[in-house]
This record gives sequence, C-alpha cells and structure tokens, in this order.
Amino acid sequence: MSQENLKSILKSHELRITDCRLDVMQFFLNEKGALSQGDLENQFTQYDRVTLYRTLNSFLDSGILHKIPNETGTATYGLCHDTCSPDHHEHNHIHFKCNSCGQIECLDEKVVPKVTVPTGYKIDGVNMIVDGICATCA
Amino acid sequence: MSQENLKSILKSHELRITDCRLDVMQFFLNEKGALSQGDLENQFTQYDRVTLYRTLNSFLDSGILHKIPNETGTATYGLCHDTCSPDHHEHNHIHFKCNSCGQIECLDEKVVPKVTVPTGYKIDGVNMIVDGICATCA
DNA sequence: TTATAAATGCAAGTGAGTTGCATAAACTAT
DNA sequence: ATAGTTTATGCAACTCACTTGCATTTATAA
Repeated sequence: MSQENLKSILKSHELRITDCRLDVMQFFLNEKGALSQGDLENQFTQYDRVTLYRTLNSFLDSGILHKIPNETGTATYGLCHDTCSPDHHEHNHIHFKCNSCGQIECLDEKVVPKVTVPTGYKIDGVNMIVDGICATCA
Repeated sequence: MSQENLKSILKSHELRITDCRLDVMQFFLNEKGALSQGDLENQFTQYDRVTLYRTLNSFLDSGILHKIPNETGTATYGLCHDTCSPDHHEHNHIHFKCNSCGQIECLDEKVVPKVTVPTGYKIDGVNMIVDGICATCA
C-alpha cells in the first residue's frame, strides 16, 4: 500500500503520523495474519519494545486492530474490518489457528453462525476460534 | 459432592489424592463457572501459590480442566465434559463471558454451530466465546 | 512397614506488559 | 517558515502471571 494511503488511514483514526506507526501498519497489511508483539520486535529492531507496545495499543484504541482471544498468555492482534470504530467494534470475528505452523488468521467470513444462550442472557458479540490445519501445512 | 466421589474422579485420571486437589476439585464443582489462579489463591490461603499452579496444570494434563481462550493474559479454567481425556479433548466448547460481572461460564450446549473455512483447511475443534450480559446482571 | 515415586513449599527466575520521566519529533497557529 | 504546544519515543525500572530448582514431606505400592 502506498505511503499516502497509510497516512490517510492513520489520519482518519486521529493518530499522528510517525515512522513506527507507518511501518507497523504496513506490516499488518502485508502479513494478513495475526501478529504479536514478538513478531514486531523481530521485524523492527530499530524501535524500542515499549514503542511497539504503545503502537499496538494506540491501534487497538483507535479501532485499527483487535486482540484475538487465545490460551497462551501472549496477545495476538489482527486488523479490524473497515466497519470498526473506537466505540463500536465489529465483534463477530472468526479466527483460524493452525496447529502445525501456529499461524493465526482472521477469516473473512461475514456470517458468524447463530448461537443460542440460556434465557435471560444478552449477546453482544461472538468470537470463534477454529483450530486445525491450514491449507499450506496440509 | 462426597469425598469418596471426588477421590474416584482423581483416581480415574491417575492422579494421587491430596488435600489440595480435593479442595480445588470441589471448588470447581461448586462454582460451576470458570476460575483463575487468583480465585484459587483467594479461596485457599493454606496452599502455596505454586502448588495451586501445579494443581491446575495436573488437572489440565489429565483432562479434568481446559483453558478458556481470552484476551486478558490471565488464564481461566473450566471443567471439561466427561468425554474429555488427556489425549482427546472434547474441543467444541461454548463460553459465555458477562461484560458486567466478568464471570465466565461454559455453556452446556452440545451443538456448536457449523463453520465454513477456506478450501484445504482441516478443522480440529471450535471454540466460541460469546460475550454479553448474563441473566443475573440483566 | 519400608521403599519409591510423586507432591509440596520456598526462593529465585523468566517473560509479557506497564509506568515515569526526560528528550525528540509531529502538529497547530501565527 | 517559526515558535509554541502537544504527543511520541527511548530508557530504566517496575508489576504481574507463571515457571523452575531443590530440599522436604506425603501418598501409594511392595
């Protein structure tokens, strides 16, 4: 994606334009899959780890990224749909985790299956984590 | 649940019978909802935190408990279905997280909705995290 | 009852993420 | 373009969840 497009994405989320943010943004767009703090640290040794943490958090707050629930204790992040805003996230995500390569992807399926919950419960959002083997590893 | 029943659960999972394991087991059965290490520490000040960690891990390994994916960096655990074993977990869980009280429950729904994944992908298991407001908080 | 294997407690260590503060860079209004 | 204001960065040090090593105690099996 062009530098100008990246800048306009940041601007539209009311974020100042910095090298670190542009680089991290580009990285997420290229990689497609989910990324962790560690991935960023490996990729961008020129930035301090704290700066990368803060970049992730500013992207989270502004609705550019979302956290993907997992059971490992290490946060992974994925790009939000265009419809996400700081106040209202598009909550219905489907994530696929490959048990072979460990890669996590956000699937583009627009349709999250219906769930039924006990009477009296109100559903805000649904997050699916599907695990298995991805096409590359199969 | 009776002390004898608790003991037979531990035995059937090839775990030695200790006070800590009996107490933690009973606690999970009473609480029904998901619990964290912190919950156990608050409840059982007589046991060292490391012992509680190790108790949780032995229950995980033997298929008594499963970890519930979340985005907080703090592990929460729930009782497995009877059909779980160390080697083969019943992977299709539905968890409900109340955004008001924070309580996490494992719903008993046997039917996890069908998901479609891209061609070439193989599904091992599906984990759903539904968030919203529980009946008590509504 | 004794031998053996595993569980416990304590101390210390790791790894992910956060906070405080000084400096540097990005935006705003002249 | 410039000066002033606001925000981002880097560094050091911190917190919190969780783990490991090792000596001691306890559970089980012979």
